[in-house]
Amino acid sequence: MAEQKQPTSAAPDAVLRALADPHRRQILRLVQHAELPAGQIAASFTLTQQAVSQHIGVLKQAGLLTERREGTRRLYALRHESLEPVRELLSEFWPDALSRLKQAIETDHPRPPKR
Amino acid sequence: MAEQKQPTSAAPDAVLRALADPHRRQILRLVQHAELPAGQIAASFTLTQQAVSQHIGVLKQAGLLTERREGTRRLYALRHESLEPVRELLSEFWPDALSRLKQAIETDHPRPPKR
DNA sequence: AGCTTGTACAAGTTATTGCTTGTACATCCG
DNA sequence: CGGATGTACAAGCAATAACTTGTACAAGCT
Repeated sequence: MAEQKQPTSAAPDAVLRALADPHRRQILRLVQHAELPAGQIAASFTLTQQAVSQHIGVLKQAGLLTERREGTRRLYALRHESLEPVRELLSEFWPDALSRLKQAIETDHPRPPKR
Repeated sequence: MAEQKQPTSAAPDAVLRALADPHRRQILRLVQHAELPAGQIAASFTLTQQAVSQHIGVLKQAGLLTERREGTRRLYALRHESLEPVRELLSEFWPDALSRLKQAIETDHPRPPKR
């Protein structure tokens, strides 16, 4: 019964804390559709390159980002599955939202018909 | 153009930060279906009453709790609508069917590509 | 009126966060 | 090779968070 090494969706804490910062959410917006090198991400902010690098570190550690090295650059992208804990949280506290989300999201898991 | 007084769903920051704590999530679980007095909430934790009161304060300020006074007690309950910002966040980043479809369409009709 | 109960407010402490500046590396390029 | 570029690591600092203990205060009970 060892823990699975893959950080599939560990503690919601890290994810939620990571998301609770506007800068970091902005980073996620930037990389949600395509990979971007750290420098280009940093260029979007008035923060220093290092500060942005630290934010990236937080996001990465929360499992929200994938990192790929290409030459001297590091390319980051949103790791969508890592939002699973948030979805779970939401569906735990907002059953209405569960229904809504199911309609929108869970196309692959058609629940047994109402009756 | 005054602000609307109702704290419908202010900054996602406060909500997310409030949610990023296990104790506070536990509180929300306790009051998600029925009102509970502060003391009864506090009784569920090893923390001091004051610590729990402070957590309640954070949740309340984030708009996640309603408070109702009854005699000497204060009854709290989850304010479900306040999770709206989280839902928005999720739908912004979650690659649900709709987004995928949209992405696919955009990919098939590429807007100004790389160059 | 006093005692007891339910709860918040206040101040102090320690750990954590978000930032800054400074520096160390790799990798590419001439 | 040596310099420029892209990026992370390191240390320091001020602000904030999560507690603790102590206290105030409003409501109810006898």
